[in-house]
Amino acid sequence: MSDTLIEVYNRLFAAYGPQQWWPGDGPFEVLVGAVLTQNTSWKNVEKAIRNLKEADLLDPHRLYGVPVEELEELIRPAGYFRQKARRLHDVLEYLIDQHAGALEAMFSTPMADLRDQLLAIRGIGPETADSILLYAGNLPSFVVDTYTHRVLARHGWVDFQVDYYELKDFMESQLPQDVKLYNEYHALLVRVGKLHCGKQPRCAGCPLEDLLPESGPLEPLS
DNA sequence: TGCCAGGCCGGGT
DNA sequence: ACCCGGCATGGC
Repeated sequence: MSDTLIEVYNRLFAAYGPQQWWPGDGPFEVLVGAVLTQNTSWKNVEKAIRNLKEADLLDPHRLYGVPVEELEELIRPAGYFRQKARRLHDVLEYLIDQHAGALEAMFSTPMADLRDQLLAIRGIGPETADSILLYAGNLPSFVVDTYTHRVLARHGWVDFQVDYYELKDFMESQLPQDVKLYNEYHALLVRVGKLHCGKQPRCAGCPLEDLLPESGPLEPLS
């Protein structure tokens, strides 16, 4: 038997329901969170965001006005705080210089162009760029992360060696281009990716098998 | 207690 | 084109 990615999605959604991503208030907070959560648990990011919110700094111009050393202290709980302070500052500089600090203007850029512009910023890699496009901009760019890779490879749907773009293309080529679907699917993969097995490539007797049966290559849609 | 978390960069092969 | 060490705090 062979499952389509849609069928897998439907089963995951039926089992776990909507995941309410991105947890955060508005696109700017999502943008900041996307940088802060790099290789970091969301729990830690929440504290950093709370600090920024309490200081009333969740605004592009105000945050850009904060000296980097001060920014470092505010986001310290999110880890890698020196790197991330610089990265945030670079993103803000781009946002302000290129789009007058207006996210609305930024997201009116054609998606492929915007993605390239984001990737040109130091500290924004493919996953962060896609997270910003999808979860802050509501643009249809599928987000791949370590869990996406882990779950799909573990169940034999893709090679363990696939790179980011192969995985992204794999998902996008078999799914309708739908923001809501991309949003929930990524969040569901993160949800189930956390459940079992840790970092092991395979998990004998994984209780997820009912939801994610090993099925070989997926049937392409239509 | 040690391992891991919603990556990315820069330098080395 | 890969491969690797570095980056850092907090939760389980």
